[in-house]
Amino acid sequence: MLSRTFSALSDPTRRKILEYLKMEEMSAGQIGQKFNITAPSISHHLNVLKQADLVYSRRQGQEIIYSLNLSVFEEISEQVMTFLKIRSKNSKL
Amino acid sequence: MLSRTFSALSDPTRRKILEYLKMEEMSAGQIGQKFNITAPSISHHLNVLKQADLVYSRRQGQEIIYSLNLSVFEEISEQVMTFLKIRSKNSKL
DNA sequence: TTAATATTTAGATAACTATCTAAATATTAA
DNA sequence: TTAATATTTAGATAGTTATCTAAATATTAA
Repeated sequence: MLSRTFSALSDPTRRKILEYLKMEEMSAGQIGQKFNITAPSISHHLNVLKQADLVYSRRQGQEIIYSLNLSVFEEISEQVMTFLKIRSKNSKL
Repeated sequence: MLSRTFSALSDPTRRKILEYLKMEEMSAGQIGQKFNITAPSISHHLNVLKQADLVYSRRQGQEIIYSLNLSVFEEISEQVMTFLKIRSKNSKL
């Protein structure tokens, strides 16, 4: 499960998409305009983020709106942070 | 830079190695004994972790001892956590 | 110096992935 | 119902990666 999360986060395009979605939800097309890659490639990245439970999508007319899957995003963040925590005397984490 | 970190963390074998190294430093051979894969494969994973600055290595006689690169590990953890933080009214992060 | 031990490097292979173009699907507008 | 718009799916390709076996390197012991 963490593998899928880290794997999804390992691509810079996907991290940028998440940064945009942190600010506001956007349609696939709007997201695509921010990048220099084709619509199918964006679609692929959005799918990876969805499989990783990081984003949520809904159809709104012709568009498909993507948004951060807030609850799961937080839950996953917790897991990641827990993993990264070091249980040592010297650590500040 | 974050790409390299997330990429390194996306493999379960590497995450397990890090969990072991959180407890105590270990030689490549000792680490290898914990897994069912060949020494060269372990060596490969250790190299990926090194490239990502997550671990440190030193030779001690015939062995090469691996340990968490604590300072960089913490620094990188901070970056990851910062990335994962959501700046929203609803968020607890 | 030769043999044994520990680890890495080289080279091969199979699986995965980011990207593309072309085609398919879904919705809205004419 | 036909055309236009938005997005995804299919299929291809090039690059990356996790794994293996075999060979090379480094250190210690005999």
